[in-house]
Amino acid sequence: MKITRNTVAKTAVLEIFGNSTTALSHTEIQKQLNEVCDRVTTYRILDRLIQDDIIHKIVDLDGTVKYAKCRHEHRVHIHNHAHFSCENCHEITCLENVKPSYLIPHSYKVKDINFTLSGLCPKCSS
Amino acid sequence: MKITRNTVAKTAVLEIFGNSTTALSHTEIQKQLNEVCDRVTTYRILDRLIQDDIIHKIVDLDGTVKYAKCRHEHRVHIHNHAHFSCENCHEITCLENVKPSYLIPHSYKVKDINFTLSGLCPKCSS
DNA sequence: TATTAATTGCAACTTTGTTGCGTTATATAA
DNA sequence: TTATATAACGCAACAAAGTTGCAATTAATA
Ligand SMILES: [Zn+2]
Ligand SMILES: [Zn+2]
Ligand SMILES: [Zn+2]
Ligand SMILES: [Zn+2]
Repeated sequence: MKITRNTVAKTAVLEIFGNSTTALSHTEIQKQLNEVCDRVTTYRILDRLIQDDIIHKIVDLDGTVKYAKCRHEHRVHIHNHAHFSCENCHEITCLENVKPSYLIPHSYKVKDINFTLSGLCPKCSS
Repeated sequence: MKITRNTVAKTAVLEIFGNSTTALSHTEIQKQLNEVCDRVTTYRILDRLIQDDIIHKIVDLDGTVKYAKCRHEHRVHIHNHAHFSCENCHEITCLENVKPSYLIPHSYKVKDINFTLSGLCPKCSS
């Protein structure tokens, strides 16, 4: 594996994630970066952060791609957690503790699950 | 609502869905159509078929958009069913009978669920 | 401070999907 | 069968999202 370096742009991206409680799209990040770097660079930084397990990629119900910080609680990286997509504010939040149970024919070999709930988030339903 | 007409292109698209057991992307459908109509027309036909509840749209884990026939079994249209995405052959199949159960904080108002399992399909795991 | 490779900017390109508009074809009624 | 209204179509143009190649820059470390 390549050694990843700490650059001005990468630090700026990490700070943006640090200030956000919801998932962010490339476009949203790019706007917040405010000319710090080229959009291609932002794509590459996001790729590196995913490889380093610092963020994860989420595909929203409408196909929109977003990114969110990974939480490595209890020294265990929780993969495959559920997400909530608000139909009103369009924010995506990680639901680290929601784990669906299900039954599927044995002929399918399940390796990964993707569970996204949609509706109104706490902020929008009150 | 508008009245939808039966056209040559629409009939061709329906036949393609009739011959497929898995979900199809716009590009795959367009190839199979073999010059029957313009790609814009195919997009519009797919939109109409969705509005008429004849097909449904599926967003794969990687963001790829596909379409699959709706099965109206028992006179009831099963919405929100699960899907299986094969990491090997990249086929998406509807899992009409897989229904996840889960627990989520009451502060979220869930209206819709999206459940996609991935791994190896029966064909690819044998 | 010098070196090496990771990172960046920029231009160009691809893929996917949308929109406007003049033309064509379908369904229905005379 | 023919006339008519409008759904559907083709085409060109556009937009958003993401990728690639390459030369220039910069971070890490020796
Ligand atoms: Zn909301
Ligand atoms: Zn998450
Ligand atoms: Zn398969
Ligand atoms: Zn389905």
